[in-house]
Amino acid sequence: MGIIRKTQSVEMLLAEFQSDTSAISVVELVDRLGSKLNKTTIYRVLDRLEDDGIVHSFLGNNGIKWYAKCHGCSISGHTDVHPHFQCLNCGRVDCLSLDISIPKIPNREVVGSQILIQGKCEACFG
Amino acid sequence: MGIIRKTQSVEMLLAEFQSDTSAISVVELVDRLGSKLNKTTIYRVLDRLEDDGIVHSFLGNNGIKWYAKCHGCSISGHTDVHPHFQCLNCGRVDCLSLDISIPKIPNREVVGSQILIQGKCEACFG
DNA sequence: TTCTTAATGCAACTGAGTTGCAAATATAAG
DNA sequence: CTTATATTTGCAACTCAGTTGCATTAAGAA
Repeated sequence: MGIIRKTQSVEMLLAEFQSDTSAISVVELVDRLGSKLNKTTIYRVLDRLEDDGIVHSFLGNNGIKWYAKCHGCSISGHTDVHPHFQCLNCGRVDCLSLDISIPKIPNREVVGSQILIQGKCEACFG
Repeated sequence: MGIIRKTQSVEMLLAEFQSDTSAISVVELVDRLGSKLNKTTIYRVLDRLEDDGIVHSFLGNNGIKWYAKCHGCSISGHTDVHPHFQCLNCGRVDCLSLDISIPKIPNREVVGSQILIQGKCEACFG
């Protein structure tokens, strides 16, 4: 379905992704915007933003949902697929513009993949 | 810490992994054994089995925890790391003995990775 | 067999994510 | 600008995986 109306909720959520280059967990978003926006609204707007190819979601270390801006995706499909990196020290999550190829697997059809790399981020590594 | 005592709960859980070559979700295990074992016990025994390198855990499509037998791991560490495959049709999850190499990433230290490949399994593909 | 400590059951809780419905609001039509 | 309509929001209550504290049970060593 996707975004149909440019509401204040949509603007506020988009603003978060504008100012933040890393991925943001839903928990964090509820924490940041929870006083202004209802939790349910946050979940629903994110759903619509994802349907529209504006953000993409994935699961972090503990199964919590994270969102990050898309680059080059549209309502017709998410073409910007890539691995994500979660820092085990500070928890930060980033998108990696890295191409990890999944080999063909006999007798199975590969449709997609979720790759989460864990370690120390740029800030915690130095 | 790991397993110290060979209790009935441990035996029952091990039996499930003996007869099942694929991975098993905690939800499924609670479903199978919930009438004989308390849910809390199931979670705790699985924790200990994992500490001992007998099973390993990972997250499936929806953030639910899955467990599968280890091959060659011990209490000193999980050496048997590999990608997992979840069938989007039937939900089945398998371990893949496949080596997907994660490249070095500048300014970051890579410690581990979680790779979940999605598609159609052997049974659903044919 | 007894004793100690680990393991279990239970009940209540936590926290992410969802649902149904009434009220609010964006947008198109007049 | 005003009205009509369908989308969006807030709220409250719920679902469900996973956890916690504590009293009870049962391994297994002495």
